[in-house]
Amino acid sequence: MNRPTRSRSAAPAKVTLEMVAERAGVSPSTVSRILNGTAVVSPEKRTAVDEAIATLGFVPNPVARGLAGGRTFSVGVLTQAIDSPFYGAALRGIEGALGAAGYSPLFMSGHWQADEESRCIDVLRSRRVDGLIVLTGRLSDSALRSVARSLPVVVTGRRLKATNLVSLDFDHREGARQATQHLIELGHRRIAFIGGVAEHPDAVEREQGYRLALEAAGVRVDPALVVPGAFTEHSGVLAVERLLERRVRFTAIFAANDQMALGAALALYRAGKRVPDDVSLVGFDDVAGSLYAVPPLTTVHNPIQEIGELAARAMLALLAGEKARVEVPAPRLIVRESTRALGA
Amino acid sequence: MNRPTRSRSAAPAKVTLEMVAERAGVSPSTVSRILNGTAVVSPEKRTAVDEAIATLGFVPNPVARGLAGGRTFSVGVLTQAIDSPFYGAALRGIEGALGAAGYSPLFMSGHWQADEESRCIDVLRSRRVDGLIVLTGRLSDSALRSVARSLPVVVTGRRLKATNLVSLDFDHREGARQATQHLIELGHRRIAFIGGVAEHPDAVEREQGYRLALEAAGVRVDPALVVPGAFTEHSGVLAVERLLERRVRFTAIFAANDQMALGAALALYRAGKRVPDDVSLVGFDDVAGSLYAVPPLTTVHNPIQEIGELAARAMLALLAGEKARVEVPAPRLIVRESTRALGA
DNA sequence: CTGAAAGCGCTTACAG
DNA sequence: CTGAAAGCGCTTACAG
Repeated sequence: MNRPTRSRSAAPAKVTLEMVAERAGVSPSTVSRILNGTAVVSPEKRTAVDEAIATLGFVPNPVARGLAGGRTFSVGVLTQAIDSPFYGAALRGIEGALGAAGYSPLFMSGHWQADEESRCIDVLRSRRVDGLIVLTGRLSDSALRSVARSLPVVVTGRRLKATNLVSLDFDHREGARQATQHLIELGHRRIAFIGGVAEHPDAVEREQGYRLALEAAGVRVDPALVVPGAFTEHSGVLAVERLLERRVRFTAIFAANDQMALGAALALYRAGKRVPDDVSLVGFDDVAGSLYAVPPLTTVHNPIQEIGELAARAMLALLAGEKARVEVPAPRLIVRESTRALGA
Repeated sequence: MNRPTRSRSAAPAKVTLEMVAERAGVSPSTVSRILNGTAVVSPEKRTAVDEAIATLGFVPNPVARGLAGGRTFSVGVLTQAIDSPFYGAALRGIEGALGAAGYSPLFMSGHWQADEESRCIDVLRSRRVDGLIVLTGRLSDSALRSVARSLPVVVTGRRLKATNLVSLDFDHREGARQATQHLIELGHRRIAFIGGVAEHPDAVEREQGYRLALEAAGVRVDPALVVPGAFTEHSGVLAVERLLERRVRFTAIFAANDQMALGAALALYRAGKRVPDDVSLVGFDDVAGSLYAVPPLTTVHNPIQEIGELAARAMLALLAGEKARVEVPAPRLIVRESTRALGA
């Protein structure tokens, strides 16, 4: 063991609740109650305690609070990849909202694997987080419901009803419908679709939106135009290469996310096809890089940072025992420079 | 207070160290010592305890460990922006290395402001983290030294000697020198430089590298070619616009980071200048998006995920009371498609 | 090598 | 409205 030598010269001597109590001439219980707003306290004692806290510079020890009170003022956040341009924005929203309320997020990455996600939840639980925010992921609905039996849960990316659980669902289908319709309105009929990870609910809904828009416009869905992807830039490159190899004719591409759209743009560039002159391109999510792509990418805005904030606020509400009602913003298309009217 | 109703139907009943002790027929002290490897224990007791732990499914409560032992098995990570494409990779490296050792990272974003960074450190400290990893930032060396007097510190982006502190410094100057020299070797002489945040050490070093390479080649540094930036895509756009407005002649641009290079690429595109046909472009960092830019960006690889891992390992070493010796990889240029020989 | 005991810094029934 | 006391689940000197 490395002995904690504690040359307390720099760090402030730890001041405890007991010291505050003594200085204020009250019992520790009273100080605790004032801190937690747990009971009504006479004004005199309250000011005495407030003053003692201020002059002593007392900061409650969350570790002790956690042990004694069963609340750690931390909430677990199960993300899929902490370094994702997409989830990053959500984490930022969560960090801000939670921090403002004195809660700390504990981030873990599940890497899109249900078993890893379960392990993360175990760790988070052993850390005694007060609640759990799950950013999409592959866990089953019932697994989530079961977690919610012992821990408040907020989950994004699905519609799920359960006690002690709030779900925030963004309308991916509608977003994808808008994206596809935009291309149709520009005169495109041969619109390729690059799909996302097959089992992923977002991917499924986005493909539905694509089909919906085509059908509504009376355009037959040509299976040859639908190619699989994996939500990565590289998979976007491969998808376009496949389309090109097969000599499928298309004048536009709708990719199920921006990362794949960016990959598609590169593959088109390599093939000597210009965006939007030869091929119009639409993505989904509106990640930070899309605005600075060459050309700037037309895409569906996914308010992921806001969703992170909403998720955090919903969690705070659950923890306060309030009913959390959340309204997720509707998707909207951002038309930039990667799309153009056919033949224009 | 929201009463913890504890319908423990789903969650496993909490099993404590005491229960393990009882089942194994030893004292809690012994169980604790086995868990921590704190003392030599007879083989029989050890197996008895191991078995009890296994059958009971005991998981030590880190909160209690934190209170009693003064160690929380968590380390604070002061990043500047959790949603940064750049820091994201470092966080991933940290998460992996720490997690493998049973430690949890506590991430906070300082947003490039010394006062916010200080506040983050206060919060992290109040959370009783066992150590602190600081990813660059604006804190003064002495502030960091002072923190290190009471908490092990690992800091990236500077060279700093102090007890209880390890610094990992990447050679930005050399990287920038290589980038600039690459352009020189391609025949470029009129090489613009887009700088980073002025007070930022990385920015300073990268500019030094630029100047060094030019001087070594006997090329005069034309002040008109050096424009300020702020490490954001938008600032890259502005920088090129400024260059263009001033009618400064240049055949290549070296941007102090990839994000600015990407912004520069967009501004050039808007101005009808093609990369690399009309202007060669080099960035710095090799963030994920650079590989999929159109055209793929030539840049200096910054092994930021690896640096995150190294930082975490150094922290683990400090916590174990070992001497941490770390070797940061040298920078290396990645030539892609945004640079071309002058006149070719 | 191993226990009994005290203690980490709070919270919370339990009694006034 | 407010205290005294027990307890949260561990660790760690202190004694064998």
